[in-house]
Amino acid sequence: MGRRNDHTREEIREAAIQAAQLCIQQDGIQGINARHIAQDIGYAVGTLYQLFKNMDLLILAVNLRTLKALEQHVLAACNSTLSAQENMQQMALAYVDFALHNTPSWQAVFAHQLKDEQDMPQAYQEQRLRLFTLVEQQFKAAFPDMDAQQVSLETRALWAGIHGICSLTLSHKLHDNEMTLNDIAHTLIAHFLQPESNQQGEKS
Amino acid sequence: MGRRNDHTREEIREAAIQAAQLCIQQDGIQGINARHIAQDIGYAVGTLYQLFKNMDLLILAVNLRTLKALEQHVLAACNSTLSAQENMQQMALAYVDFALHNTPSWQAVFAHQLKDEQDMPQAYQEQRLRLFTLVEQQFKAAFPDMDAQQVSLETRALWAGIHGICSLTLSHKLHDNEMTLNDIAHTLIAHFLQPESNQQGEKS
DNA sequence: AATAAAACAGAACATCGTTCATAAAGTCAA
DNA sequence: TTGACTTTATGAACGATGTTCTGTTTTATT
Repeated sequence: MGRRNDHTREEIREAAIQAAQLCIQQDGIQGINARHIAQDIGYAVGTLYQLFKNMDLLILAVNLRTLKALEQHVLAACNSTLSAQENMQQMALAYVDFALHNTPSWQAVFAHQLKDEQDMPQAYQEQRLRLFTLVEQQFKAAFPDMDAQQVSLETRALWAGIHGICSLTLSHKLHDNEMTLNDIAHTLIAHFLQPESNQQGEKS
Repeated sequence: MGRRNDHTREEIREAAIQAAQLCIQQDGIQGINARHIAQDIGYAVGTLYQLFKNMDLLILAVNLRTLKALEQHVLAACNSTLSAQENMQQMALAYVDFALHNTPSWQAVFAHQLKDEQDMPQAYQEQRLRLFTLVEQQFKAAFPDMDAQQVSLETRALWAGIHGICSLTLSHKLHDNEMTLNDIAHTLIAHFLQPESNQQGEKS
């Protein structure tokens, strides 16, 4: 068959991304497969490769959406009536909540690694940075007296810490059932955010 | 060719594991490939499959060694002349050091996930538990007054946190160069181990 | 209508994990 | 030593996968 034109280029691309998204949600990142997705959207494999240079970039497109959804989820946890510290805590817990309720998609974001590091889309890098900056700014607001370098370190330690807890818990590597994910996260957060003693970090 | 018998079953198995280990160290977990390893050890592909049910189990054998090496590295950081808190800190830093200097092997341990979760070798589970228990006991020694449940939470939060910092930093997802991995880890540790104020964790 | 360009299909190729029938070499009793 | 049996090793072959490529059909252009 030749040219059909019953769908826009953009429509097919959209359908492919959604099909891939569904695959990941159901069977994880391993469930994605060019032929399967092509069949799902009613087009041939070759057509898929005119929309995405390779499967990695399709996965990346899905992951970009996951990152955006994650950002929305974290943003929604913020509330201007709360203190910066409380907001910070809510954001961290929102991250945990997202990972817990969108596990395969969330895992895909971090499990997937490109063969060629160079063709990582700009938009993807930016999206990750945007989410992180959001957190960093909230942290800065929570500790206005802390110098920038220290804020940078604290934010990374806390955020990566939360990430690690989700990562190990959800892949069953912390010798624990998933019920305690929240408890562990609370434990970590408590060390960083203490409403009373706003300890200023002195570098060693 | 038929039976050769110039190597023991165990010798070939050993050679395969070492070849796979080298592959991972050089090209990461994606570099492993049945034909390549078979050629490396001078045997055919079929022979490999008489020693390992599948490639996953070969990778697992390599990862088991990595876990053992990691345990040794963490153990070596302990020193009976130091306080439990100092030992705890040294162990965490040893983990970071190991991840930093054995990045591909370390990443392989956590990136790899079995298709069939059921055939995870007992020894592998036990090795992971052994390492974690080591940390937990040291933590308990550092905070003798803390109740068991709290120790459990604190240890998991700290250890998973350290893991997350390594994971994100080494996969370049923290918007930072690797130089600051240690600084970030120190920041996290400082929140858990404060020689002065041994804050007792009250559950909320 | 003729030509060019774009869209699409699906066969084809390379690479991978895995299986399998077969051959060679060893073992051991008669 | 011979012959039957077992063990070990092979590599061709199968199926699944990512990716490429050629050809065909449709649309756009002149």
